[in-house]
Amino acid sequence: MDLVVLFDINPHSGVPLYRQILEQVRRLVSSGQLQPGDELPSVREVAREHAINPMTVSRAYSLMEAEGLVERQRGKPMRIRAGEQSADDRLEQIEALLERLVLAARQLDIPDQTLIQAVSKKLQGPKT
Amino acid sequence: MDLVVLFDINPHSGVPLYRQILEQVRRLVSSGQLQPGDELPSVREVAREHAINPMTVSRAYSLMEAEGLVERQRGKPMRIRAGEQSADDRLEQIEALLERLVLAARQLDIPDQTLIQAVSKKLQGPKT
Amino acid sequence: MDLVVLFDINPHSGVPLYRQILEQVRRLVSSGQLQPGDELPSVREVAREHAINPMTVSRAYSLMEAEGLVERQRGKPMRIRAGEQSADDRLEQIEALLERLVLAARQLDIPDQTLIQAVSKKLQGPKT
Amino acid sequence: MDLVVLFDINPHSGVPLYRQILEQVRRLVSSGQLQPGDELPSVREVAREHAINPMTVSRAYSLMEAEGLVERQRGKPMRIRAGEQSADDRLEQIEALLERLVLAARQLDIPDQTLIQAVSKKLQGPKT
DNA sequence: GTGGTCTAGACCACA
DNA sequence: GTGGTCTAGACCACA
Repeated sequence: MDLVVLFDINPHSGVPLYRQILEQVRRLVSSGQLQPGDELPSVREVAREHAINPMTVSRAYSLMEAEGLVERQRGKPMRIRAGEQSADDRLEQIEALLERLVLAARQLDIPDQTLIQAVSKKLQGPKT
Repeated sequence: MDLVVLFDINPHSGVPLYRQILEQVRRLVSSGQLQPGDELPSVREVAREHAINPMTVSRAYSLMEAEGLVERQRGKPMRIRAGEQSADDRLEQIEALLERLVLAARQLDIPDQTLIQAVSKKLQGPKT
Repeated sequence: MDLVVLFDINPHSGVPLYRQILEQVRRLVSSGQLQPGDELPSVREVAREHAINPMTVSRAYSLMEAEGLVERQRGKPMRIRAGEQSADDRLEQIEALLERLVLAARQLDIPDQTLIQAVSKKLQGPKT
Repeated sequence: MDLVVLFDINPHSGVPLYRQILEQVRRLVSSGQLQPGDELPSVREVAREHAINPMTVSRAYSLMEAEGLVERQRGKPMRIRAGEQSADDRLEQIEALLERLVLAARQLDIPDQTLIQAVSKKLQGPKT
């Protein structure tokens, strides 16, 4: 089985690393890209892969567990627990980002069409 | 005399308050909505308005001054110094937000059209 | 391991503490006494050493970062980024002090030779 | 009688305006350039001359009075009270500046000879 | 009224 | 251990 690089972690974004991990798992679960029973990569794997401290990954995983998103089994990889969400639930998860984007665009006086084109263009970018 | 509420500050966004202020002034200046010579609301005004600590506002203002964005005159309100930017420069300022939005949308498996519609809808929201 | 006391902080000089720190780092970097990659003492260390508030030190460090003088790595000490300057650049940095000194000497009617001797004498003082 | 422009005020030096005035009078008195009985320019004159707030000048004058440096007479200009000082007393007044200059020079790694030459050169500058 | 400086102290993120 | 963010509150300099 291939090692799927699940996370897109940006240490310079200002968003805490553990939150980046947490939010991405939430989203992958919401969309059904991570299904109940799916295994998460181990703390060490993620830490090595992204050159971050295992403690940081571990913390994200613990919070996911507390949220009921994943379940921990002694000596085994963590598994996804939660089920899928509706389309609306999913849009709600990017609500905050949408708001910030639109606020920024307005303050920059970027025309609506320009912004929409920029989003479209990004969507056609490399599907990493 | 109108009290213009310049800033849209969200204490729950995870973005530090002083950075929200700093980034918004940068954007308003970039777009020419704040012109050289324009006065910024006073530290105390902003603090009162948004129920945050004056020191937090002051910190944002100090960083703006270090950046050369505004100029200070003893005992008087701060004034905008820098001028306008090109359209491209402005789009670059929301690049990071765009990236995060598109990543989130993909991880949520939100169809491109749905995302674009969501952006459009937000743009038609209340022009605060 | 030696504890190098980098800073000479005088709480009675009228110069804000954070500016004293900021200016001293600038000078030590300009002269190459602090090299790129060198670590700065931690905020807490400096604060303890000089019995000042950590926030005050932190403020100086934040401004240095905004200036591109140092770089921050999460959870690690700050490191020097910028490189050395020319001899002329360095003299320029004490220009303001030179002006004030000469103005003061003239207003006190201190003869030129007396002032120069006083400077020489100070230079031979303890090389702290 | 000519209006002697007594003060050299620099609003960008970081030194509070009232302190600049206060210190300069102290020095002019110390050196005997202002003799007991000499009149000081009026608050309004100084304020107009340097485009600063009369309150600021007034404050400096009040502090001088509190110090016994000058005396106020209803409706008349302020007059110098204190007498002359010894050469050593005068050098002591620029002690703090000397210290700051020498500290700065060392941190900039400016050779002693270079600093002394810089001081000499400044001394030969325009005798404003 | 304006902005600036500093402290004390709480709590967060990361190694 | 490292740095960062924020608050509450005191007091200064200037218009």
